[in-house]
Amino acid sequence: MAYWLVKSEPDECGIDDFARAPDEPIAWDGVRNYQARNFLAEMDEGDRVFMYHSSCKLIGIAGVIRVVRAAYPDPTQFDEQSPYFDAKSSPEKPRWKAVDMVFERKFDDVIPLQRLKEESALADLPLVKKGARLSVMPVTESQWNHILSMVGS
DNA sequence: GCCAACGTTGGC
DNA sequence: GCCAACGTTGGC
Repeated sequence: MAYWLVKSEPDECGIDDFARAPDEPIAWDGVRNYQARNFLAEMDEGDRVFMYHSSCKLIGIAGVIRVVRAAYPDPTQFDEQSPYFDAKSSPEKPRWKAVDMVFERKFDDVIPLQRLKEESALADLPLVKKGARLSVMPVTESQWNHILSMVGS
């Protein structure tokens, strides 16, 4: 099992959207960055994923979700009505991937970005680096445990 | 293959 | 809404 972190604007799809229907998988689609896509492709069923809320009032890690379906071609890339439509992609040669996730846990309090930045144990996490725009990133086991230990503290 | 221009991300 | 940082595009 591996650990990851994904960013999302909670207005679009946040931890509450997962919590609302805990057994209902939600497709994590619309990723249009190659580095992020490559990480998506590495995800396996059962992997745990921190859910990070960006561009909102309470910026930080809001909970945990879990991968229930490994990477498959992102359907939105073929949908002309979708904002994620990509004319250069085709079903024969799909360019973008999606995974399905389900709710696992919502933290009582969001762990603020500011606090994450204070932790030297997390210095290598791409999230806290200046100008980091990567929306899907790996988290090491020790980083994972460290962040979990910050919950409720 | 370089690099300027452009669009997007995302904290503040 | 500002703007720095970054990825992508496209002309050459």
